[in-house]
Amino acid sequence: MRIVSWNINSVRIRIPLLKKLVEEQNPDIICLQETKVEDASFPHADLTALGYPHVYFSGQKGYNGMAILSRIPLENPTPMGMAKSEDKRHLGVLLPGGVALHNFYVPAGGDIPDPAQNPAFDFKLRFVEHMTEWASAPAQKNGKMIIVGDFNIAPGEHDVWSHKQLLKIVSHTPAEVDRLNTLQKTLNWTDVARKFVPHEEKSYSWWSYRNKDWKASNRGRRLDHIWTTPNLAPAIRGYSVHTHARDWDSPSDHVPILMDIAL
DNA sequence: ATGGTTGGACCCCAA
Repeated sequence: MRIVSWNINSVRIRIPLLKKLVEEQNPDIICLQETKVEDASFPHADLTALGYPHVYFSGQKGYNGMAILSRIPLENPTPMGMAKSEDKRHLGVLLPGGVALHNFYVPAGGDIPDPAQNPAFDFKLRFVEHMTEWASAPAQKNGKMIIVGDFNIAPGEHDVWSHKQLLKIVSHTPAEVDRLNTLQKTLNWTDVARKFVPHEEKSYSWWSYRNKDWKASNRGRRLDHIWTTPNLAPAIRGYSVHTHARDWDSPSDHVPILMDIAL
């Protein structure tokens, strides 16, 4: 089974890019973040036409918004409210075989990396803490789980173009990285990317729109992640970053990341 | 040190 995670930054204007992704990678399941559309306006027919008859979504007007597109029927699509917010930033489903798949969109957190000065950063920290509480609950023990999404945190030194220059930049600050590492320890989650890409090798999934030439400057960050519980690690077959999607016409600032897993 | 771009709503906000 091939599972993709992609922050698409508006699903409606990027239907042609989804079509390209399907032609090039033929995923079984596509987890989207930042659909930016309320459910009544969700482009359901356009997505079924791409070969995904099973479409689950939880959106809101203008901001945030989650979707999961699938070739096979999935069970129990359920959005969780996160960090006491009404934001649509999570959608969970059950895959055949009782494997849970959770799609998350962690808040970006604004510019000032101080929760006392910046409510958006405080919200981001509380959001990741809520993920940790959720993963620590007795109900999750021994479960087979996959979490994917835009975590908006690049934890490792080589998950950013310059560790030193980004230490005080939201997405790579110690406060965020510590919290993400705490989440990782809850169930000893496997970071699928780093099973395939050596830790000392730079790997990114996002490049700012504000760079004239994203490829030449290559000031990227690895904000998008696919993690599994250790009981699924033996089933993982592959991982890749669809980097050239950043060069498509009218691209998202994030590129799709892919995992192949034998389920 | 600063400013650079994008999408979607509305004449600005979040990213």
